[in-house]
Formats: sequence, C-alpha cells, structure tokens
Amino acid sequence: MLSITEENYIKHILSLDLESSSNLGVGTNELALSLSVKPSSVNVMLKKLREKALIEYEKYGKIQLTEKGRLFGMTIIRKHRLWETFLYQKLDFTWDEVHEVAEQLEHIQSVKLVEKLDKFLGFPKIDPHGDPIPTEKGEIKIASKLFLSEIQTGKKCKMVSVKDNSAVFLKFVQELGLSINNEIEVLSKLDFDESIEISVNNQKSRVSKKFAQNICVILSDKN
Amino acid sequence: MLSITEENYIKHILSLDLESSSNLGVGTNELALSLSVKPSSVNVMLKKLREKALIEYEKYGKIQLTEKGRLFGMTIIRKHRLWETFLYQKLDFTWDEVHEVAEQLEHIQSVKLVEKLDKFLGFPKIDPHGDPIPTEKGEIKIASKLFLSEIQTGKKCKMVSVKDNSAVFLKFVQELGLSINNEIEVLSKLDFDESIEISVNNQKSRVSKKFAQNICVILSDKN
DNA sequence: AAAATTTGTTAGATTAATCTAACTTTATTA
DNA sequence: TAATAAAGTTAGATTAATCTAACAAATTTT
Ligand SMILES: [Mn+2]
Ligand SMILES: [Mn+2]
Ligand SMILES: [Mn+2]
Ligand SMILES: [Mn+2]
Repeated sequence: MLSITEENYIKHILSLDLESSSNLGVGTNELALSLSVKPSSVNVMLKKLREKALIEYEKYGKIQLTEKGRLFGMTIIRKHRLWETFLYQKLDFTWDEVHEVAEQLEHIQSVKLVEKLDKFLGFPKIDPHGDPIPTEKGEIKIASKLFLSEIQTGKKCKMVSVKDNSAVFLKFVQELGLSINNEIEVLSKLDFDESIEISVNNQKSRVSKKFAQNICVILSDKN
Repeated sequence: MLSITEENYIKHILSLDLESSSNLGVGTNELALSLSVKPSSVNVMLKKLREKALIEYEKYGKIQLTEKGRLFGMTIIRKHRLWETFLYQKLDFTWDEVHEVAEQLEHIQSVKLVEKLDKFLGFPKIDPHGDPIPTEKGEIKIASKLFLSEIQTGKKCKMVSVKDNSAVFLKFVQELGLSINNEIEVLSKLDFDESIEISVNNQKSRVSKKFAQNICVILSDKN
C-alpha cells in the first residue's frame, strides 16, 4: 500500500515517460518541477521507491519504472480518467473543471469501485480531454497523433485530444468553438511569431504557437 | 483548510456528541478510543483544533465543538452519507460495503461536487443505513428513535436504521431478512441472557441483546 | 478522609515528507 | 582541455502526526 505522496510520484514519473517518446527515463530535476517540490525532496523519495521495487535508479542516473511501478501508475491514470468521465458525463461538470477534482478522486482505494464505475459509465475508451483510458491490466492504446503546430499550411486535420489540462487553456479552447472530433483547417502560418490561422466550423481564428502545441490532431482523410 | 486527520477528529467529536443525548461534551480517552489512537495523540491535536477555533476545550475539561466546528463536521457527515447513497443506488454496492469506501470519499474537497452529487441522487433524505443526510447548512433531523432492545414483549415496531456500520453486523442483519422499514414484532424476551425472539415477515428468529441494541426502530401505529 | 481507580497531560522519541544550503558529478561551451 | 553551467546529492532543520513512559488531576470506592 502506497501513500498518496508516493502515488503521485509514480504517476508523474509515468506521465513524463509517456510524454517523451524516448525511453531514456526521467531526471530528478524534471520530476521535481513536475511535482512542484525541490530536487532534494525527490532524491529522498527515489530511495524509498527503489526500496519498494517501483523504480530502477542509481546515483546520477535516470529514473525508470519497474513493471510493478508502471502497472501501479497506470491504475492511477485509469482512475483519474474514469473519474473525469464520470464528472463530465453524469454530474455535468465542464471539461475544464474535472481535472482538479479527479486529482483527489484518483487516490481512492477500492478495486471494486473502479470496476463498478467503469461499468456504470459503459466502459468508456477516452476521457473528456480525448485521452485514452488504460485497461484494468494497465494497457493503453497510444494513438499516433500530431500537434496542430506540426500541420502544414492548407492541410485539414481532426482534433483528438488536448495536452494541457489547465482550466485557463481549456476555457479558451472552448471559446474558439473547438472540441474533440472537430475538423480544423490550417489556413496560414506567420513566420514572425509562428502563429497560425485556422478555420473551425467556417469560423476563422488566429492562435499562438504555444496554443497549437497543446492541441493534438490526426491528419484528415480529405487531404 | 483542514488535513484529513483533522477532519476525522472533528467528525468523531461530532459523532460521539450526537450519540450521547447529553450535551456535556466528549472526553479525551473516549475520543482516542473512537479514533484508534492514544490519548496523548488526541491531547496534542486538541490544542491545534482549539487554535483553529473548531473546539472549545480547557485542561482536564470536556471537548465541545464551536459552531464553526459543528458545521464542518456536518459537511463531512453529509458527504459520507451522500457517497454511501451513490455507491448503493448507482453502483450496486451492498449496504455492508459502502461505509469503508465512503470513509475515503468523505474527504474529497469540492463544494460543487457535493451539490451535483446531491442533485444527481435526487436530493436523498436518508442513507442506505437509514441515517439522515444533513443539509448544506448542517441541519439534521434527529428522529426520536428507540433501540429494538427497548421494545416491550408483544409490541410491534418498524426498523428505521442501524447503529453499527460494520460489515459483519450488516451482513447478519440481511441474513435475518431484516431491512429498513420492515415491521418487527417482539415475541418474547429471555431473562437468562436477555436475548429476544422476534418475528419479521412471518419468520421467527432469536437475537442477542447486543444485536438488538444496534437496530433502531420506532413504535408501530398498530400497537 | 484515605486509598484506589480512572482520566487526562507532559516530555521526549519516531516517521514521513518537505525545505535550505552546501557540495559533487556530469554535460556543455569556449 | 579547461572553464562554466546544469543536474543531482547530501546533511541538517522543520512540521505534522503519532507513540511510550512517566506523571498529575479528578473521580469513585472503601
Ligand atoms: Mn486530468
Ligand atoms: Mn483528462
Ligand atoms: Mn458510514
Ligand atoms: Mn451510513
């Protein structure tokens, strides 16, 4: 049995690992930044997690999850995304509100609860942000996706998910009339600041590079 | 903002207070027993809770909740009972399973979540064990109820709730075919061990005094 | 009222998780 | 390669929550 703190360490290691396509492992400072704690705190915790056989790690080396650690992390992400789906679909939360509450709910310990919740929701495959929900066995389907910022001028694509989960970002996405499965056309790119002009539902908007780097898409068949 | 530990102290003080009809306040040892910690640990915490204006307490005196503390405790009990109702009604948990999970869920911090959950459940008035759910303002209707052990031989009564919430007890209640709103007739009492013979749904059973002290009833109109 | 029992308190130690400040190792740049 | 910067580690302090063991106050019994 892990403490909530330990669970969060494992979850952040896994998340950083999944983000960075390379399998090189996670760094101490990187993890500290992600968890909003100091590197020295991470260093202390790493020794404990290694003791519990959740990570592989040696002095000055990179952090890697063991199979046990990876499975553990997956169940936390699974719970997080199932709860987000519950809040969104059943309790009418908006998609910018669910993340914060799910950060708490993901730590509730009850295997039966997760199973029953999954069934109650009709075994959803993605959460309100378009992210895949891992199976009970910790399997996850990582769809090959691009960022909106990588799409060439003139091409059409479909929004599949968002990277950032902050309320400010998500509210702005919604203001633009953008949501999961929407078709987006890249009309033009401005070299000056790398901003992008897009068209969604026959509505034109200009968005920053940073914004476009947080919208995940797949290329449309219509290209 | 309170820690989960502090929340549990407040909840237990309130629960003990509600149980013991008298308004004399709670004792250190009593609270320690209820929380499964040592009296010395309680003593340390009492100073902190007093500092935060949640309790009134002086050396060697009894513990009393302030209005602020009482309201806080009520919202925790409210959350606990709403979650129990959710687990029972929506996720098909059995009534002996809900308490343990609700012990965790009651600490989730989100005013909006409680409101939405309450609405989703259709504003329930009692939880699966027959206990009243406090309102948002911390109001609670304490129905004048008796214990089955107090009912005279020959009288009929209606089960309104259970006192004990342990799985072993609740499973046994169910085995006897007993549930909320059932009519119970007290057929006889045995002086030797104070056990009671009852009839429920035309089925006779003999139960111990301790058992009867954990079944809450009201006298039936039919007497 | 004295003795015994129950109830409550204090001091000092322990554990988990964090921090700051100083230090060391590794990587990058000149 | 030597200097500089970045990344990572260690030691020692802090805070919350707990414990044990010794003590003190209040209550009950004799
Ligand atoms: Mn989220
Ligand atoms: Mn999500
Ligand atoms: Mn309960
Ligand atoms: Mn209950």
